[in-house]
Amino acid sequence: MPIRTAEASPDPDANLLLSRQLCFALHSTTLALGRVYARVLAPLGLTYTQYLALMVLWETGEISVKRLGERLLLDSGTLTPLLKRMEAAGLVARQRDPDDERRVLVTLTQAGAALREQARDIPVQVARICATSGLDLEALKTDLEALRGALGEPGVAPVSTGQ
Amino acid sequence: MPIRTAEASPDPDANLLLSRQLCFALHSTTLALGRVYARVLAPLGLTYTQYLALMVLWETGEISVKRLGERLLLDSGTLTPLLKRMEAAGLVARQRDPDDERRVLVTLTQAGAALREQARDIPVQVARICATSGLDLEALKTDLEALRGALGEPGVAPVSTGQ
DNA sequence: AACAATTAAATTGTGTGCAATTTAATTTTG
DNA sequence: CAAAATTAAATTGCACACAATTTAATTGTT
Repeated sequence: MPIRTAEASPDPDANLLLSRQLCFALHSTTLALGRVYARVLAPLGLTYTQYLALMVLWETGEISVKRLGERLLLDSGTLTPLLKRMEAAGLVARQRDPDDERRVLVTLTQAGAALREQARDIPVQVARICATSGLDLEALKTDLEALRGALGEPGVAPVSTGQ
Repeated sequence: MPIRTAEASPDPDANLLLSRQLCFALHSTTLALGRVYARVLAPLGLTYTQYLALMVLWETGEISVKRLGERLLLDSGTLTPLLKRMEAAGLVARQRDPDDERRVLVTLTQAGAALREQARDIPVQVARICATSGLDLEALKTDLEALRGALGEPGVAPVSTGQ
């Protein structure tokens, strides 16, 4: 049963052309979007990942490092230093959960909560730039989420194809 | 003129929900694909970015750091240490261009060229996993390239909206 | 020819991202 | 209840990614 996809071709060498790689389109587009966010977030003193973490905190108030990682699909090796920097910047507080001393609860400070006002129009700013592509961005988001599901979560192999 | 996109909503707070962000779908999908590549490339001793660089070299033979950066949309701050690691691993050679001593030319070693054989089925392996999403991957790639175009290249502001 | 401007890499410093390991707390089991 | 297993963070070590700066070579301009 032949495989027909974006990355399969009768010519075996053609599969290794950079221009044929979905992975490169995805990778380079993410880097390009990261640069756009870096510009937009610079006035707020935030990095892109810090902004993602703040979005979760604005939504939930208090959250453990573990659950934050589940939301952002990141592990403690990434989050611990990130949160320490945000704590040093006065945006969040970190404290052990009295009910379970293994957990660390992250909460917003006044300054962290206040940043929400300044961030309110960032999605629109970025959406305006993305909109110049003329794409259906909602559909693109849905497709990316479907692909992400096929690729599997952190630490989990996506599919056992048997071979 | 109202803006109608994936990230605009009548409720200003809804725009800041993580689940509504195209950026997060893109970011997290890229990380997920990176983890898949890390598994597939581990037997070859390659990282994902090293694999991208090798694809360009397999295609072009010899290339300057500058042109490699144009192909991969990366700058020398990323490429110089990457290429040094690849040189230390015996995959590439780096030498000043005699015609223009500013340039550094990167070429494949025997070992680097030979890796192409082992890499030949990687696109198919990855495509097989991506195909379980049921998406039209070719169309997705085209859409991502269009979005990347709207976002602009490294060092270049994407659009001047005037305001 | 001399000097300014430009170009190509390299360097510096910061911030992710992740595998692997470690530490401490909690839960499960024998 | 005590030992084993599990869980949550933190830590360690490595590899990007990028802005900003520096260095050296080339091009251009008068």
